[in-house]
Amino acid sequence: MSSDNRQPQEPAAGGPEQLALIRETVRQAKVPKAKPRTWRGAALAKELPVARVLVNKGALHLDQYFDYAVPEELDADAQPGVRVRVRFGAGAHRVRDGRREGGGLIDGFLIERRADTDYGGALAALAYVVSPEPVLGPRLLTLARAVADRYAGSLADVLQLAIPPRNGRAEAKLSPEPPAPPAAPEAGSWVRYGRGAAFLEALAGGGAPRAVWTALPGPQWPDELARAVAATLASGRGALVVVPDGRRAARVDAALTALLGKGHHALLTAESGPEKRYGQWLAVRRGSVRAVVGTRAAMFAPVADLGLVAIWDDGDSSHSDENAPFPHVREVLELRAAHDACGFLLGSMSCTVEAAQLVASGWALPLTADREQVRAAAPLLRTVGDGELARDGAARAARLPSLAWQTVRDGLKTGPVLVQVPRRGYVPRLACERCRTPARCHHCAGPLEAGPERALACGWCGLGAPDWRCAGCGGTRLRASVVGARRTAEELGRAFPAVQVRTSGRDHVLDTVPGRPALVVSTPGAEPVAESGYAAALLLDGWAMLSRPDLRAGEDALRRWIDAASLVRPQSEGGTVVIVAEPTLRPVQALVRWDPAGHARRELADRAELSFPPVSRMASLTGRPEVIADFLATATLPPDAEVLGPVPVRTPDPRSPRRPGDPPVGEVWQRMLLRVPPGSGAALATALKAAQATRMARGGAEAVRIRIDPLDIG
DNA sequence: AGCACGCCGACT
DNA sequence: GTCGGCGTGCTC
Repeated sequence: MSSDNRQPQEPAAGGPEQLALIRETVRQAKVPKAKPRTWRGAALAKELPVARVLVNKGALHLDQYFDYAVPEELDADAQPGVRVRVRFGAGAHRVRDGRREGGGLIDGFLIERRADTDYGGALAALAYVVSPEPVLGPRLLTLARAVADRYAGSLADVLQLAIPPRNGRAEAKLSPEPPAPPAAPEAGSWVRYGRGAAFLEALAGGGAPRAVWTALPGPQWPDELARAVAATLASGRGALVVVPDGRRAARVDAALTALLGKGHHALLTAESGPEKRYGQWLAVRRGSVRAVVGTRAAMFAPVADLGLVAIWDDGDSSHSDENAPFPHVREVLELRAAHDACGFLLGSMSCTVEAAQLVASGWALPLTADREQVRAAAPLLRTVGDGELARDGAARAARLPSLAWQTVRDGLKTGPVLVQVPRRGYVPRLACERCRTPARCHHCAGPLEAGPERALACGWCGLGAPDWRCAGCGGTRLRASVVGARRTAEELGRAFPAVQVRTSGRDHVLDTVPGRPALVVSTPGAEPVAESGYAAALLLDGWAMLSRPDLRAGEDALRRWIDAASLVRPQSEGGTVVIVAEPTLRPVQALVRWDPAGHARRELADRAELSFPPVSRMASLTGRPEVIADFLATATLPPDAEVLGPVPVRTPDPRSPRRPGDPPVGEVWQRMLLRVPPGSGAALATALKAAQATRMARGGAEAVRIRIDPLDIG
């Protein structure tokens, strides 16, 4: 007897109620014990005749499994982890000519085989097993579920990111036997870091050390990463390295090949085609390749017996996936390190606030070099402030200070000179005209923006700020304009007519430049590596870099400066970097002292004080105003959740490429931020997921775009 | 999302 | 009586 009577108890007086009662009785009569029955009683597998299936269907179901019967002929192939196709949909029950009709065939993953079902109806049978390859192993399933929970997304969405599309030809190829583990490598240039050699030894000895590694400037980092991988392989375990882009993946790939030869590792990047990519992925899953180097999709790579997960340059925005539920490589690798009890290495020339937090909480140890090593590896750094520029009459006319001219002229005598100019579209946000402190809301500390009719308002909570006064110096005037840096660079080229000028940017990225004198003008992140290093670098328009509409503006600017300056020869070889920015600003000082970790520590302290991420956790909800309102009405948020906004979403620039999640052109959407204190992040994600599930189950409802840890929070 | 079911009004 | 509109809810 089922007690699953969800009808409210009403007197069965009229016709409709009577009918309902009859229906209810009929339903109860054909409801069931937990023995699987199928239509037409086809022959079923003798053992474990039920298959629990994750059906690949949109956000409709959030992590709900469906039970199917396993026909006898599929018994052998229908193993946990395989891809299956099943009939799903209202029509699946209709029987015509003795065959089930309707309900389209859709993809799914077989999660587990069971003896019985808790579904109170007759089971449909699996339509067929797509291939016997068990692509979804138990570890990957656990990881995907943890990521879905952490990001308030569906398991199906995560699996879409984690498992590449099938390719029959790649699957048919046999994967080779794995090579024997290599010998533990020498420490190499790891000896420059206090605990570097010990870290490698721990990996080689089967340990699981966790470290935040602040790399010294120079070209050694790919080799150092390769040695960490080799040490892990030597312990008989596998290793995974995730880098932001194909260029850097190629560098680590080359370093690994130089150290171990081919055969120990696979390169997993979007650049290789689908067949090759799936082939590589399969070789990893089948255990014939024990080490993986790749870009962000590789964060889920099913490396067998993981001993180390590593991420390079975690501040690069490529590490944040652009598809729902928007997982970040650093967070996913943290989850893997915790689940698999393996080593963790976060390396960067710079240091994010999140990395500093891993150290501050004691979860990871810092892996840093002492000041002497830093001085030996870093170039000479000099600053030119805006004020100085203003006093320097000749410089003002040319929009470049004389120190910069001098540095370029000297550098060109011995090698190439790098000129870093901000990318177009760096819209600076409002800041104090006098001291450049970003203008923030007094209520929630969100960034102030000039709204319609130039009225000052908060970009997070929408509160007006007519009486704004700088928190730093008491100033009342705001500034939001920059000098045209690109034009300045062009002028530089004209000033040195004998020298070749090369550019590297978004659409045309140079990988390397030769060691002879040349001016190399590049946007941040696109700087080519110079053979034997740049003689000098000019970092222009620091003000624009620091005024980006982003909480991470300071950290980001410092990262891009450090990345560029890392390509310059050490001071002992004459390497010089000139940055045009106010020398009193914190990121500028951190650059001059070459202390990215210290900068991140101070930022972390500030964020804690202001309840900013990552010390608090935030989520952003985006959607049509009605949808947002409905979502809020449905959700039961944790009691300590703070609701900021909603505010209208800025209509995306029609010239900029459309991204998934952008509102349709011409529609006004809203964005709302939710903030919870540390420790309530999981509760917030759970609440958001539950609310979304409830709304979707109600039917017809439109999904709200949920983004945990949004990157662009002003 | 499909797709069927059910309830209600307009027709032969 | 019976056809067909679309509002609601389920899909193993």
